[in-house]
Amino acid sequence: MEPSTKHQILDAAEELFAAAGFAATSLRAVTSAAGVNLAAVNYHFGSKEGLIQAVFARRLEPLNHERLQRLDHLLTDRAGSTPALEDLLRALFEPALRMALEPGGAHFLRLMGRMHADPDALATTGAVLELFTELRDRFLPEFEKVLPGLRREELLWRLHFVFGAMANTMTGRSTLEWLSRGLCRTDDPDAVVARLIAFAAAGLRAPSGSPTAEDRR
Amino acid sequence: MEPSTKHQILDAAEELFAAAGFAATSLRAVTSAAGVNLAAVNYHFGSKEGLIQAVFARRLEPLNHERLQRLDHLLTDRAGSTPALEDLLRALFEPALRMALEPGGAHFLRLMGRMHADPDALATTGAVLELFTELRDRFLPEFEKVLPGLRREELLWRLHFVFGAMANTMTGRSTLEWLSRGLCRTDDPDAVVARLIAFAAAGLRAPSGSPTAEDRR
DNA sequence: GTCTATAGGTGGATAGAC
DNA sequence: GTCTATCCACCTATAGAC
Repeated sequence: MEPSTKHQILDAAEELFAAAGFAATSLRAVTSAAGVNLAAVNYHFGSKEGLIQAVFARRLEPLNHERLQRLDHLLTDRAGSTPALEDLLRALFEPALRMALEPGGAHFLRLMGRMHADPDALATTGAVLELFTELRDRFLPEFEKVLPGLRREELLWRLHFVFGAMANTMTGRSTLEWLSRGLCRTDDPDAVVARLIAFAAAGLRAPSGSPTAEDRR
Repeated sequence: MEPSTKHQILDAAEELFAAAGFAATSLRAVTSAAGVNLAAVNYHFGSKEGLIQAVFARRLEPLNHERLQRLDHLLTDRAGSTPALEDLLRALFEPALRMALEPGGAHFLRLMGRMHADPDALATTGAVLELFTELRDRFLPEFEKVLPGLRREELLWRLHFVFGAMANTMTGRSTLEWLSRGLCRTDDPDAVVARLIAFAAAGLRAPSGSPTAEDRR
């Protein structure tokens, strides 16, 4: 990896965008934090917009590649039998939450959460969604196989809930600390993954008949 | 309700903040959309910061009040027996998602999602969290009662996941439409509440012993 | 490739007339 | 309470020397 100007700009931008958002982060703040000249951003990335997209692409490409690779392993290793729901979820969550351990990864996770919940960021970075297309098209059929009793529409809604839970886990440290009055620690990614998988798997497996359960006491 | 300048500024600000975020929305855009003078913002709210807090307070105060009122009804109406988990969730979700039907409510829901996922918005509007304190302190013991098998820490994590799912439901329309390629419709709040309750209840009830389930195929 | 300097525009906030 | 006019800080982007 080149320890170049380009690289340093990406690192600084990642951190500042995660902390304050795109609109509130000036290129001056980025170049100043990176220790490079203001004009370097426009030279290397064309515009602020180009920088934003580069920040996402740098992490998302290898991340989603790893997720797909894990799916491949699940499908080939245990030839014949379908992977368990928990395995599919782990293939999605673990690479993302492990990223918290990489240098700068924690910042990027917050940025991902911001992207998830911020419709405008999605518009701003429109091209970012394309980085998830293959992921959706490869994982969705596997979820359908492992949850055969679920109507397609219901499954999609629940996956949407699951991604919300994941996104909140990435961004919402401060919220959880407030909610739990400091009880919950967020520094062990493996523990978080385990909790998240247990929760998501149970939610996805919920009986789908009559969601308005009057019974159950 | 006063159809005053103040009121019109709040309406316009709510919509624009929800659409583009706080930093990206100028006071000029707000006053122009509201059809009032630029200086009116500083006169009525002191600053942009003051306006942001007023936007949140206007909706959150009655919203959380209604949630608490529903909790009261649950606790008194069926005297003696604990309310079901589904009832607690409904008391939290329904007032929020019903808001989508009020004029301007849909915008505010997006704003809530933004606040949830944006740590900086939380800092910016710090006082907003206080509007949730009573909610937390009243609901948490009831969740503990209805889920006695769950360790306190585990419960808090799972509630955090649940709030993420709810927040994503509020903000993430575009994401769901992309994920489902247009299949999922988001225009029926009651249906959404039903799905969300079924999912969240199942997730909260997940067995808590060994989250790393090797079994289960 | 990296820098300085600056153009050209928009932001929040305010002073002071009405 | 509402308006106009304006201050001044800050922004992105670019031109052009090195």
